[in-house]
Amino acid sequence: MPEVKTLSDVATIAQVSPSTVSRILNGTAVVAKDKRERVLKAIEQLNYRPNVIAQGLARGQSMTIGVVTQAISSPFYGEALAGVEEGLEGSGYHALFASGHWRVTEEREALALLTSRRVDAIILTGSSIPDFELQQLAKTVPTVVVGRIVPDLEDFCISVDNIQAGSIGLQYLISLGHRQIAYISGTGTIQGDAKERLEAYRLTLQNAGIPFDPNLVVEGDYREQSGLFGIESLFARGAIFTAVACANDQSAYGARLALHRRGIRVPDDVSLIGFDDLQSSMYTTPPLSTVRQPIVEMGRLASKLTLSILRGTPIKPSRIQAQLVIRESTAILRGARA
Amino acid sequence: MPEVKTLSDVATIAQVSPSTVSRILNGTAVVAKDKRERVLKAIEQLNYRPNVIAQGLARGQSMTIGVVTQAISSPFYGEALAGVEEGLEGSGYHALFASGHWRVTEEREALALLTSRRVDAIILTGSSIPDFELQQLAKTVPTVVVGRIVPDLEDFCISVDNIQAGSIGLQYLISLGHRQIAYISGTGTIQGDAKERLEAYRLTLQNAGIPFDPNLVVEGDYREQSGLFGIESLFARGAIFTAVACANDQSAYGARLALHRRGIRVPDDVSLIGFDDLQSSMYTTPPLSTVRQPIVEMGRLASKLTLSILRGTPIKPSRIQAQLVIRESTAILRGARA
DNA sequence: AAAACCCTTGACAGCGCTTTCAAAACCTGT
DNA sequence: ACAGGTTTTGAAAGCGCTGTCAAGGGTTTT
Repeated sequence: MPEVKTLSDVATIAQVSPSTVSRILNGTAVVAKDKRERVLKAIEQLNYRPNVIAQGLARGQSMTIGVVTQAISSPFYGEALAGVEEGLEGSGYHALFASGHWRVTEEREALALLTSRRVDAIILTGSSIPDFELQQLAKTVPTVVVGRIVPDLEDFCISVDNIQAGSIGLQYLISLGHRQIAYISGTGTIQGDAKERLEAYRLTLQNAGIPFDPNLVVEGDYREQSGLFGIESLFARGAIFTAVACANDQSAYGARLALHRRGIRVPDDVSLIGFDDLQSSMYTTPPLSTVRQPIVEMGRLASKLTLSILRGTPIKPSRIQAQLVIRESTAILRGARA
Repeated sequence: MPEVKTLSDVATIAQVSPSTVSRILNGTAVVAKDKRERVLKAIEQLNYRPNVIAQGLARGQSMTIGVVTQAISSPFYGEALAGVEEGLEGSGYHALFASGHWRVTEEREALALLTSRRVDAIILTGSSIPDFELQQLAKTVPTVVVGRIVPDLEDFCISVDNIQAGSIGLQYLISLGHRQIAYISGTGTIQGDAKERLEAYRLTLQNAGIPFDPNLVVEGDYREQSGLFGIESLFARGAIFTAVACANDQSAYGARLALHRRGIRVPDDVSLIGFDDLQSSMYTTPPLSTVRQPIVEMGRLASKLTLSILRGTPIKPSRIQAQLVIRESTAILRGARA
């Protein structure tokens, strides 16, 4: 393995002091033309690249942003991370990812990892760490949280209004004539977005004068399988519905399969609506109607916010707007069915 | 923002020298019990965590593995990365991701970024950088390549045999009685896996005594949309087929939708087979038959290989086996159709 | 009780870079 | 040609940690 070159190697070859090389590298000061050229040549010749680690130590900043995610293979988080990455582009900062896998302890470990690497800021996505800890964290390092509103940290949170967003889909279903609408929720219906979206379901029904029937809601965990099981258990308990709303697209995929298995046509027999609008939702059969959350943009925005904080001129994040995306999994109520 | 504590803060409080603290942290030497306790207490009290960056500088290793991927939001790469992450778990090493977006120049930049951060090793997934450059790279830093075999670097490559794997799916289709089998390829049919899989298609047909019909193959780019367009252009050119094989699952999703749009039933009218076995392929309607590439495991294996190289005792990677996964998108040929 | 060891501990240099400070070099103008 | 001012440059300290080296203390041995 060829040796890695250092700044002083360059200095030696170019016959200048290390300081001068550093100045040229960073444009920190004007340097005589001849030396500048000698240095540039030496850099070229040695194929020298500054050691970012060492720079970090010297400057007291690592030029890296820690990003805690839940699972990088999940389509949802994948899109968010892609957005984050995009937003960081060209800034000199880079993202270091750490996954929490929906477990608070793992998430804490992820945080520990990131702080021990002295990241300059932290972006959390899908975090389930208690508000209090996040507030503490924010006192130590600039923190931005995506997909959740943390009290006292509102200006550093990027999220849709789950209540409002959640009701969009329901309202649409109702406007199509549906009255018996099942709901497959997300995990942890005690707090967080799963709870809020469930709340939205309840509220919207109520506003439309439709009585809330607990028999029509089943708890899922945001994954395909839980959508499938959800439909199964709905049938097992003899529920009757003409439409089903899911807490996210992935569980809608599962639900769609369960329906298919039973020979129930979507949308002819039952309408199906998701939440998120994953990239792949455009290509399911039928393409999924859903409530769009601009995930990639939210990630990008998180980066921009973070950078602006680092720069000392924090922008104020505007509340994200969710949007109804009508595709082919929803239809006007045709007539009652079991 | 509260100050971040350093090792010498701990030393001061515990009334020992910094060296001693370091020794305790790393278990480098035996330390008297009383001092050890004082130090541990001080660490606790200050909530001190060693600065991994500084450790890296001092030790000459960064404890990070650079991973170049193409797009972190792609389900395929997402799974691979999750595998890599998993394989690194508990090793003290962490992954730093950089995306190439299928563009060689961007990939080079990603590599530059990783080397300037002095990663201890590099794992490349879906790389399209020329063999030669990779061979050079490998001389500078331990390198592992996933999904491709680089000459002279065979022991550091993790990949399925695309020819063999590709033919598995075709053979199955043929065994079901299909003779008119369309193929939607991947990008870059000149070199790499797309070429090999196409080759597999050709070869398998030939071995079965079925003449190769160029009219039945269309070039895609591994994405959903290209699967959809693929089917469209097949019809546009009046191709007649009873089955379609795709270069990967994602394009199969698109193909499936195109078929659906035309009212063609899968698998009743046309059989469809993918390649990869993405997590979501189990939940499409109908669940997709495909050739399974154990993506997550390949990522994990890449990590293990890398760690073993770093440890100085490289394991020899065994060739990965692909496997036919029969689900519900394929069926026995029912009778000819257009 | 002195010699010979062994173990624990602290001082210090160094990892590759930045940044301050002061000396050196170069310009002016007179 | 020289004082005064302005730039350019190098020396040196320091970022937070590791690891070598030798000093200091304690034991054991004779």
